Amino acid sequence: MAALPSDRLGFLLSFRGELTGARIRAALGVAGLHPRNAMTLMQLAPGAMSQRDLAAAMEVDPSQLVAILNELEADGLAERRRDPADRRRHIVKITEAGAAALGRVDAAVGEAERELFGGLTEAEQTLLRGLLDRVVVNPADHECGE
Amino acid sequence: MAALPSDRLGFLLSFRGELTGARIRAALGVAGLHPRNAMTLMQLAPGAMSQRDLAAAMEVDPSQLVAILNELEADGLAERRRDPADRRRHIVKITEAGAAALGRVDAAVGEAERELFGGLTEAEQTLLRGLLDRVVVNPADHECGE
DNA sequence: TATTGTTATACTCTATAACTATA
DNA sequence: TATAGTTATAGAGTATAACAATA
Repeated sequence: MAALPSDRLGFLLSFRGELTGARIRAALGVAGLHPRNAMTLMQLAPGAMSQRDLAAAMEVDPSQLVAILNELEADGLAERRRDPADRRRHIVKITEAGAAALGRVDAAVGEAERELFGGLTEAEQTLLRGLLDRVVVNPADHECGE
Repeated sequence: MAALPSDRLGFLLSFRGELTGARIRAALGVAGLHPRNAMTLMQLAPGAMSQRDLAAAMEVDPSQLVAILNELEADGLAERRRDPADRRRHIVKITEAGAAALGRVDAAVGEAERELFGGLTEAEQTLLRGLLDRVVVNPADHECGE
């Protein structure tokens, strides 16, 4: 379902968000990476962390993260090593090659944003950011029927 | 992946759009309908049309629409009848029960929008709509490699 | 031969629970 | 007994191609 069925603001935001996400994912894949793998590199960029904390930060199930890290490690973009202090834990760290790939990804995302928001002035982009920040305060309430 | 990995505007729009979509889908399901079935009723509300045209309007594959219409028809919310002028065609029409269900759906979506955008003034909502309308002009270019 | 709707198939994504090794 | 990571399984969603009826 890709066509707007009404002129409601909620639909407009949802559909434009979807299109924007598609464009961003295309940019994330520029280095030959699966978009979610590129997202994982982004999360790892500030510093190493345990696999569990990484899953929490990304809000994905730990079991999903396993496949992502297997691929990143096979490509030499990230590495897992046992935490000597607690040998159950894996410390996940981005590699130099991973940082280089992330640099290319970041450039592609920047280019995508210039395309997406190039029609807006800097002031308008700031305005849009401010308005979006004030939308959707408690989204999860209706997912699980709280 | 539900957590923002950067403060980029593209990510913000994509993620807020995702959350908004989730809230809207919850509202669409209020009448016991699958969200995409409710969307289909919305498309049918203005008037009957052929199954092919309906698929085109919704931008879904005709084969996906089959299952949707089977369910809507089983629930008595829409009906298919052969086009006498071209017996290959099905004319799809919303029923009275379908229109009633759609009324409940519409009320729920309105309530969802009041929650989502209640923090914004009417003027701000209009502003947001205007800004969103000027984003993402040619989204498909990067999906299929044009 | 082309078109409309349908069916069948396969592939991705996601959610869940069971399993191991360590604590 | 609880926790970190892993594996296996099943479900939803989607994309594609083959098919029957009609033009």
